[in-house]
Amino acid sequence: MFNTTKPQLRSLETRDAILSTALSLFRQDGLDATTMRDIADQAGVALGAAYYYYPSKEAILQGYYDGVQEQHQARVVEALTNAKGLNFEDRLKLVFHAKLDILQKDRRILGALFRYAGEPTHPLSALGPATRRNRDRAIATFALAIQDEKVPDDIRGILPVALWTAHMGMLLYFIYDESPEQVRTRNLVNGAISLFSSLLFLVSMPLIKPFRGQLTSLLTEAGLVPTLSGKQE
Amino acid sequence: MFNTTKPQLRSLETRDAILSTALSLFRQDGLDATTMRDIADQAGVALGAAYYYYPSKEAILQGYYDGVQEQHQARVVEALTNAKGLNFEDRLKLVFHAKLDILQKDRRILGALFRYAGEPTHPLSALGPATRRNRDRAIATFALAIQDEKVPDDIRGILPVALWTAHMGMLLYFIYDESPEQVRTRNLVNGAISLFSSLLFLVSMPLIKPFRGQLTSLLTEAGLVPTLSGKQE
DNA sequence: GTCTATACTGAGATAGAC
DNA sequence: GTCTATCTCAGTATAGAC
Repeated sequence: MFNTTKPQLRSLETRDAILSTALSLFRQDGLDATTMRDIADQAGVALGAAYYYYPSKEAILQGYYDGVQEQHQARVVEALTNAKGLNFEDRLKLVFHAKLDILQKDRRILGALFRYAGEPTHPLSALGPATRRNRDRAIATFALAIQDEKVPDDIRGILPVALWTAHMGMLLYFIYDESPEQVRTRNLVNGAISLFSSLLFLVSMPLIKPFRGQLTSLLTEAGLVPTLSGKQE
Repeated sequence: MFNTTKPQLRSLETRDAILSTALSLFRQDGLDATTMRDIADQAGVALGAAYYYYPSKEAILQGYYDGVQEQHQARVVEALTNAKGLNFEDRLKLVFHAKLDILQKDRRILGALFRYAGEPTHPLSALGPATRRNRDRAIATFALAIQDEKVPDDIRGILPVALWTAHMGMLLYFIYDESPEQVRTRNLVNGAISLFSSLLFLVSMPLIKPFRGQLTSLLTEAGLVPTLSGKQE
């Protein structure tokens, strides 16, 4: 109980050396081709030291994942406050492109993260309960882009999750995109957001309005969208 | 060139024993918990024999994947010819539910297949070039459901891929769905298809029509949809 | 061509000394 | 906090029986 030891400077350095060495090896050789021994060697520590800081290779990946999330939110907050005058469309583009900017050099690592998407119980499953915190944060980041926009309440409840889902799709496309600097992804994002923005007027039309109830109840019953009073799933 | 040896009966039996043993172990213990040694033991053959037929555990998975595809197509073809009078909505539901029926007991195995989705070069990547054949076949199966429907040509070119994509999303939801017999997935599918069907009239409206060009060119430029003359990607 | 038996390699992870 | 030694086990390689 009296162990108030704060992390030592030395130790933080080691930790960081291991993480950054690992990431640079992942980028260079891929996740699987990089062994914990490689990481330890390159970082100048023994294998045991690497495991002291990161109990597994996946834990290193986890560390990376969290960092990306944090960066994205910070960038979006900053950009949105620095550019108050942006319209809906441009705000959306900003959020999507910010994510791509951060991940531009890490498409291989990103691909490895998708590995756990089909395993609900895995701690790194992008859709599972273990990453709930991170995911909610990401969804909240998308909510930032639309908060000042006047859209009907039922749509407002759906949009952040919908945007997050679209963004996951974008990441998949991005991973497979071999065009120079991944321009194709950039173009797809711009085109999709433009189209989406210009179609958004539809939801307020008398012709469409009746269908909105169906959509929201469908998504709510599926647990895909948060209810006003509680948690989903 | 004169090696016309046809596969021996005995050998086919062994091959099949290994596959079915493997699948039953996968279902029971999960993919990772099942080792090639387990499979060989349970099938009553030596480790080397298992590797003789299936060069890796992934190859077994591949075999399963192909089989599912084949079953789905067969069921859909049969059901559609046996029930000529079905309307658009019911035809769609049939195709989606047929897939779920086949996979009902194999959600864990299915999850494992998603593992390679983020690795474009992997032979089992569901979105990669190596599985192109299988994917095209799956998309063609969806095209069957809409072939007799009168929809505008530009939309007809998009629909099969769009449906296939939606179906991938459904599978993800399915994997995470812990409701009894996965009723939630069934309900979501029904609701989504109903809503979609009743909204389809929109595409022919003068208000919407102008946007169709934008959508098709966006998707075509992204390589997400086949062009009339050649291959995408 | 089909299969057994056995030994080897390499990598993730851990134990315990310092 | 860090290192060395060691464990485990999947996957590979191979030699040879039939």
